[in-house]
Amino acid sequence: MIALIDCNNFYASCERVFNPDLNGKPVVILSNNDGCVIARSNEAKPFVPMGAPAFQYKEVFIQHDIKIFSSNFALYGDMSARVMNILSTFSPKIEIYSIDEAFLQFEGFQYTNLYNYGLEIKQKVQKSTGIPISIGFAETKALAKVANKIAKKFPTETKGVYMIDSEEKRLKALKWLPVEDVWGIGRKFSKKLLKLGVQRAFQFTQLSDYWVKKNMSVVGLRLKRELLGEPNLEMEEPRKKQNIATTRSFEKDYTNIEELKERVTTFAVTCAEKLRKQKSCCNALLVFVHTNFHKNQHQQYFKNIVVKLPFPSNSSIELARFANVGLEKIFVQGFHYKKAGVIAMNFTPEANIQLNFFENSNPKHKLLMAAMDKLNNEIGQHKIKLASQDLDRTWKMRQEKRSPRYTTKLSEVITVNAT
DNA sequence: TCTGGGGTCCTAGGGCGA
DNA sequence: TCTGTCGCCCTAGGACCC
Repeated sequence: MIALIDCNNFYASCERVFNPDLNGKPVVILSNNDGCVIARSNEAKPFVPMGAPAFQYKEVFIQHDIKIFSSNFALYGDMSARVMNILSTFSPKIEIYSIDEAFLQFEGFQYTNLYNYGLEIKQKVQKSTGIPISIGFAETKALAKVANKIAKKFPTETKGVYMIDSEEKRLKALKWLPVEDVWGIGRKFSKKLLKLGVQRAFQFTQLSDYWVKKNMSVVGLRLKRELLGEPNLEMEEPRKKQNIATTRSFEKDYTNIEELKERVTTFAVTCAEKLRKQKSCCNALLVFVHTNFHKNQHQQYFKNIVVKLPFPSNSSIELARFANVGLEKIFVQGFHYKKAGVIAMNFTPEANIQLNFFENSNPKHKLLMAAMDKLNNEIGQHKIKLASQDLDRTWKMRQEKRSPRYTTKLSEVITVNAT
């Protein structure tokens, strides 16, 4: 049996843990720059769609007294780690699928009443972290996802735990689930399927393998088999990332290359730090710039370039240098730039670098970077910077409504007033 | 004024050597 | 020497996830 554990309205629940006044009230969380809505509490869902631009919904927020928060990823990341930590005590095999979801595998649990075990897990997580979760059990990952949806949709009947453990339940679940809600069937495919008259997950499983493979590739075929109850998706071990991206929209349009250079340098430095954390070096960088595609009155420009490095590197200095070489090649004067990014690609393990005959990473950088990382760890993230970065940090992400970092920043720990 | 960010996997198609 | 075919590798683009 596999269980999918999913935190209910995770970001909103994290905010509620430290602010219980929010319980029962509509809450939304905004993306970086307070751009769009990226999470909603159940109470907010009828009024605000996912991804809604915040500025267009100002009236709605006021009208329904919706509480708004800027995203606070330091808090969510830390709360997630706490939840995952507890989950890992219930089964030796855990796959952390995302910030708020994990698969647990239960092998050799045939003498355990898994439904009761699920209730126990739920209670433990709720009590220890304050985060409510839902649990779906089934023989395959895709069916566990379906079971989880049922647990979430019918909390009173299921008590937040549902198990697909018979053919009858499997069929009933699939005949209930709209095809667009199936894990792995996104907007494009569901549109195609609906056109064909396929409305429920069950009908999807009745399509021929030929049709599914032809139209949805082997990914679709694997999904179909999973829904039929045949495991096709293994539990996955944690892997090192294959790409590392740092991209941002800017708070204002940039027209001058110097400003962009500073931002691209900072993005490259962040990528380098992430690379060093997973002990990898990259062999190429992709740099892109983008105008604001919402502003029709301005001429649009989107360009990216892959800069191949002459040697594998994870030095902030070298990555910043190469990223700027790329930027200079794609920058065109006269556009209003709204977004840029740096993506590190083609990794090799740090310990496994083949020396190049002509040019190699500067060996001094390794020591320098280790010192920088150590200092930044001790005195606070991004305190030590390259001179080419904006030392005064004149740019600032709009985060007008961010809650305190209760669990990761000593100066922001919750205070209790005894009166 | 104001519209996110960070990933993965798969396929098609082109270049290239055997 | 020329041409066709096959397989491998790479890349761009499209789909998906949270």
